[in-house]
This record gives sequence, structure tokens and C-alpha cells, in this order.
Amino acid sequence: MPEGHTVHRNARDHQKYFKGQTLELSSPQGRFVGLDDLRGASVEKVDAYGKHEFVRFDNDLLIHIHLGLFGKFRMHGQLPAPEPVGAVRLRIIGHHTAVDLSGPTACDLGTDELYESITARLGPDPLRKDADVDKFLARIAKSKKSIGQLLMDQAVIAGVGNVYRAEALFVNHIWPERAGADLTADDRLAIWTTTVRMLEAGVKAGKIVTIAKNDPDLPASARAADKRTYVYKRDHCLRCGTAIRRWDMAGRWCYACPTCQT
DNA sequence: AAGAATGTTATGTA
DNA sequence: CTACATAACATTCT
Repeated sequence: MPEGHTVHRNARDHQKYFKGQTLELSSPQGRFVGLDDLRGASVEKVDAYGKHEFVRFDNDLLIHIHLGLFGKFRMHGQLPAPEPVGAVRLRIIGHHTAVDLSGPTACDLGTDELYESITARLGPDPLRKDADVDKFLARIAKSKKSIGQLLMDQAVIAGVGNVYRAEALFVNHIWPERAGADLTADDRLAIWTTTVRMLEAGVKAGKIVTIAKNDPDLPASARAADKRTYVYKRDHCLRCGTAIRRWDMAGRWCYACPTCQT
């Protein structure tokens, strides 16, 4: 489910709901240990780095969450919150709002040390103000790995996943198998700029939106409201109609248009 | 109702 | 040491 835009949006919402509040935390499945240490502590700040979310408390503890492939938050705008549905790993109840978390690959308690160790191995995050673009550009410029694999490597760029990979390479006419080092400097910068644009649009809309409004290259017949992506999970290219090629790249499906991405 | 899915890490093999 | 493949794990939705 989540790429960087989902995580950043969740973090923003959670900060809005819970900042300054003392929370009631529970683990309906009993799998999250250590919650007692947060009793009485209030939320200082919630932020996101790549696909990781951190909920900081005023006693120097924090909750670290990674949604993985299936992880999901379910929001309850009314209290009391209804009975948990499914395998709820963590329930957060604030003053006016509650949130249930299910399916995360990570949900643990830590300190700043944990935050540092995680963020230290992440590449720049296109959604963060402090992102170091040059680090991304330099890293891919000297890599003979394919740009498709590089974009999925969180140490290279944090927050991009399978959908944005496909879409960002599509709009820049780049074949995913091309090595990072073989791209032009313009290509590399354009890829970064595109991820910033797409991820920001995703945060804003609350869903993935990669198709530019009034895309001049998009045939009128392809302009349906339900069309979200150019190539990802498509049979035919939204722009030119060519059959989309799909193949396994390091265990994930890679999508590209053989006509548009030469 | 089987299967696919917007992910990462640890381990094995060349 | 690098690179790639495989397994493991998380759960929901169609």
C-alpha cells in the first residue's frame, strides 16, 4: 500500500490529531511490548523520513513504524472508537480521534539512537526540506546498477516505491534497465525533480496522482477520471497505446512502455 | 476465494 | 567483497 506520500501524509495527520496530547495506547493483539513506558507521556512531534514514521514523546521515547507492503492505518473520527477490525497491532486513542494500525513490518519503541540508526542508512527523501539532491545525483552517476533498481533502493533515494519508479521513468522517457552511470546529467536531475513533483502531488491528493493535468501528449480518449498511472499495472500505454512490457526486476514487477521509453 | 499487492531484511550461492 | 536469488514476515482486498 504505502510509498513515501502515504507515510508523510499519515505523519502529518497524526501530528494534527495527537500533538501535545497524552495518549491511550493499546495492543489488541498483544504484540507490541513496552507501551507502559509511554503512559503519561505526551506527543511532541510526528514526522516521516522516507517510508518510516516516528512518533516522538516528551520523555525521549519514540514509536517507530514502517508499514511495509500491507501496513495500514485506519482512522476513527468519533470516540469511543469501534471494536478493532482485523489484526490491529496498535491502537492510539487521543482526545478526539483514534487510529488503528495493522500489518506493519515494524512497530517498535526506541530512542533517538534508533532514529539516527535508521535515518543514517536512508538516502535523501524528496518530500523533506533537508533532502540532499546532490547526494542522490552523485550516487546514481557512479553506479552501473540499473536506474530501476536504484530508485527502489532506500539508501539511494528514500520514499520511492514500485509505482513512482515506473511513472517517474516513464515521463522522462527512460528505460528502467539503463545504468545510472549511463544517464545524462539532465536525466538524473529530471528524475529527482519528477519524484518531488509526484510525491508532493500524492501527499496533497491522498493518493497516487502521476498524470499531469492537461497533459498535451495524452489523447482525449485516455483522459478518464479513473486513470491514475501511465504505465504502472497497465496493459497498454496511456499515451501511445503500445503494449506495456512487464518483467521481474529484483523480485518486483517493472513496467515500461517500449515506445515512449527508448 | 485464491492470489496479488504502493516492502525490507537475512541468508545462501556464484 | 559484490550481486543476485530466495525465503521470510507482515494482512487486506478483490
